[in-house]
Amino acid sequence: MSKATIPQGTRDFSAEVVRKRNYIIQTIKSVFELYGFEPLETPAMENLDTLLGKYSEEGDKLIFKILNNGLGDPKNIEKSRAAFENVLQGKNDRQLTERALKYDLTIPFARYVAMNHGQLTFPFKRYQVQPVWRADRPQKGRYREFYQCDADVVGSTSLVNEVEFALIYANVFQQLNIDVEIKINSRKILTALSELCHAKDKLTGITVAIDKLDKIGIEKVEGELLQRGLNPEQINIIKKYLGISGNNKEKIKQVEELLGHTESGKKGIEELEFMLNYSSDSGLQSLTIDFTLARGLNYYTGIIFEVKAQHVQMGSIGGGGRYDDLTGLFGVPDIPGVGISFGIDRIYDVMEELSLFPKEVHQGTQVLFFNLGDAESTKAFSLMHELRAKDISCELFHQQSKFDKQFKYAERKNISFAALIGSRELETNTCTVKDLRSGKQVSVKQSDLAETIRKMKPEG
RNA sequence: GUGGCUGUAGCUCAGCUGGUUAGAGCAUCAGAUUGUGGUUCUGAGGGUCGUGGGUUCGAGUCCCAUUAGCCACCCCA
Repeated sequence: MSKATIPQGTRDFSAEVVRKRNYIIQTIKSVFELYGFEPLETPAMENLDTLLGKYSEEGDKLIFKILNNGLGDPKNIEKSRAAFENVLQGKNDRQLTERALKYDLTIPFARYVAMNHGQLTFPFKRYQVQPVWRADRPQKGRYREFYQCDADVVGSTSLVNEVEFALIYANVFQQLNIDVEIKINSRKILTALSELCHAKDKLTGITVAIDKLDKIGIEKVEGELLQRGLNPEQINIIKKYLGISGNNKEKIKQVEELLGHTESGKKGIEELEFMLNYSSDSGLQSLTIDFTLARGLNYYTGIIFEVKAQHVQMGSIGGGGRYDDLTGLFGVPDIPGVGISFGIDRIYDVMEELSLFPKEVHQGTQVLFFNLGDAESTKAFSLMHELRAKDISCELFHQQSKFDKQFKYAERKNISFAALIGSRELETNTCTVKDLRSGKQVSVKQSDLAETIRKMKPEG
């Protein structure tokens, strides 16, 4: 009856897309493992209380809430009605909803750490790749269901962790063949800036405005700062700060002059210098200090990261930073941490745009056996058994058809080889193997089939 | 949550200031071709023009409502 549809902002992923996405995800996961991180998965849904109030007022509105069951049960109906009245007034009511789809991976992780801090070995290093849901209105590159890909270390204040994350970024993007710039800054520098302006209370506002710089330009940032209650004198200081340029060394020198005399300024500079020293010792070249980097989220307290792809017009494809207190909201204080995130959808788009996916990524079945009759298929069946035992994926065309059809099927499934066993081959115990990309074909003994295919296999 | 744009064949889209039977390319199917695909040629099928209402002698075309998608803002990945 009704037309088949999927919910707004969600997507089906076809075979080719899944394979390409898996290629990205596998690369990232293997690098995480290489650096000693362990996987964690948490449920699709959390208790609503776990999520509410953890983001922002806006964030709360964007949480997908799950309706309780049994609301229409006669013995509940009065309560349900009362609860609904509450909801209409913008409140939440446990009677109506007490569970919600997770909104990000960080808060569920914090909940997990708070629940299990007695059992965990600290520093605890975990990575997590799972879908999250937001009731946002979808638009370009923005979905209601999307994957986040996070790694965090909690229970350690050592800056070595930050260096490791920079190395992880470099390692992953090098493997994916994406040219990137890894930008760093310290929130302590931004704190120092707000102190210098005598506007410590406006730190968040300053951060949010600066964060928009590369998107809206300096004039509009000024406008926003003005709107957020800063006077021209203060804005001047900020403009001076944003004007800092040169290479890493020159930038540090300039920022030192501007706010090296403040306590947090000094600390921030130390953090950045530590990272530069350590990472150059590890052979990492692409780290760039960017004082205009701010990051929207205001729980960051130390080093912050952002990764930008070169040669394409695209927002950041990764970001993260240090936070002081992950689990305090769940009653377990003093667990600091640092984490990063990969934007899988954007990485996918970048790789698609620059044609960076290896050709062999989209390959399922390697060999298609043509169906040329019953006796022929029976032979094909026993050969398939042998190939599969040797880890060569293969399938038999489902019915006897014209060559045309069978070839087209193979072509569409991106199958590399056609194996033909017809009456001639049956008599001579041979098999005709055709490489569908080059068009070359050979006749081989059936017993040599697996070996032949392995040799003809172009890559890997 | 606020604003803008768009809904015509499976897909991408034409369709003029309203006018007879709504088109093209690609895809599909059949044939040229009963052991050789990706090229070519011939033919065929496929549409209550998103849905509901209105204006009109007449609506794919104009108006209103509704719904879905896209894009932008807010915010964010």
